[in-house]
Amino acid sequence: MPNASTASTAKGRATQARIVEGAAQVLRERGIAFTTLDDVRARTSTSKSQLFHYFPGGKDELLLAVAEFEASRVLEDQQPHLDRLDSWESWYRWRDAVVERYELQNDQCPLGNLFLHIGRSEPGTRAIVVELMRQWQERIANGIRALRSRELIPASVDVDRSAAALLAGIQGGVSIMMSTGSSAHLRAALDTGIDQLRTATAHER
Amino acid sequence: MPNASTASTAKGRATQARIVEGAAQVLRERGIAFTTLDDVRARTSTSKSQLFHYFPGGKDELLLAVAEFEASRVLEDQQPHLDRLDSWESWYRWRDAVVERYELQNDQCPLGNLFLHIGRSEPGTRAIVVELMRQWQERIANGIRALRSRELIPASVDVDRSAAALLAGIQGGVSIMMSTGSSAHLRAALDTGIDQLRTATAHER
DNA sequence: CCAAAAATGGACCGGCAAGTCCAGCCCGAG
DNA sequence: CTCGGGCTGGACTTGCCGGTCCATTTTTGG
Repeated sequence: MPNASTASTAKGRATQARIVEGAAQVLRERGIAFTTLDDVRARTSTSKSQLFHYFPGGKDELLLAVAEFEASRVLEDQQPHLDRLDSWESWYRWRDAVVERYELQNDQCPLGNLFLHIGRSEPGTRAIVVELMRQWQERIANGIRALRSRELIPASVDVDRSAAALLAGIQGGVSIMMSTGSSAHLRAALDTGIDQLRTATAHER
Repeated sequence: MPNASTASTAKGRATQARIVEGAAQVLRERGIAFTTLDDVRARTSTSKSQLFHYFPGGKDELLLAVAEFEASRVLEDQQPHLDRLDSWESWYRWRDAVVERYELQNDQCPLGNLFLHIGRSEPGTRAIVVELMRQWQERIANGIRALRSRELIPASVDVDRSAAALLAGIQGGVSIMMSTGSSAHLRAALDTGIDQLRTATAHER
């Protein structure tokens, strides 16, 4: 139930999209606390009136739109790996994709920033994050089930708990990376998580 | 090398401490983005001039002091569990302490918020967080070594990687808890982390 | 008890950034 | 062509909040 676009023409919709993407860029670079609507205006070659025309709710509504935008990118960036976790090789490819993704975007989790900043003022943000986590975990769980159905791991593995732990490890690895600049923890979390699945198996490899 | 206190009398130091603690309170309640110096002033029964007297650097310096304050609490709250991780029972007690601690402080990681908000503007914040993470991980690693020296786990366990993964799981569990309000992920991360150590052992229990 | 230094109260300033407003422009429908 | 609705530009207003300043009170050292 995201914003039914405020624009009614193709040109309008293009402008609106440009604003969201540009805002996302600026927010990544400067950080939310230091980003003003004027920065967004400059970056997107728009005017104040356009910002408020397409986002009548002002800054909050714009930030919410950016949050949706960023959330949608998270899982997209892990495709197609995330939906094909059916062999050990595919799991490691996914791990590499995740690590690389977060190493590239310097040292930030735009969505996390947004969430913290808007916080409880905008209930919508929370819903976006919750839904993202749910989907992410679900896909990981599906991957574990795929391993199980191929008998690479025993049926006794607690799928949901393992998926939850793996997801937590990723989140924590990313947030530690934000402060230390090192992806070591993210890597460690992913590697031990996968290792745990592997050693739960009876037959090696 | 934290601020050599700006106060030179006992009364002054008391006021300064009151400001930091009061500020920490307000920040936890309202969130940084919505907290003004006036809120802090009101909460701590001080005047504007006092705030700037004790924190000449203004808001940034105050926030930095609060960050130090919060960081020091993190490990304190896990004592004495964190320094006595030498039996499986003690690990589970620690787990319970961690979960309880974060369940109590409603749904926030004050330090995380601070870090994100001050971000790269104040290099000091990063150092505080990095140091906290280092110490935290070191203590976990010590706990794992204790298990190993008691031969509860085999020598083949990669201590640092396991500690890093566990720490990442905690951080992620907490941050997921902030959005969802549920401690399930934190619990899952801790449980699977400990399980992994246990199943690495040759002899059961 | 008396300076001098520290601590305190609170009025005031100034800038910045969110949000408003309206005039003019583009563009497609008829 | 032309009319109308949406799109665009940007000047302007407004309130908030960080930071300054100085007068006053309290404490301390001798």
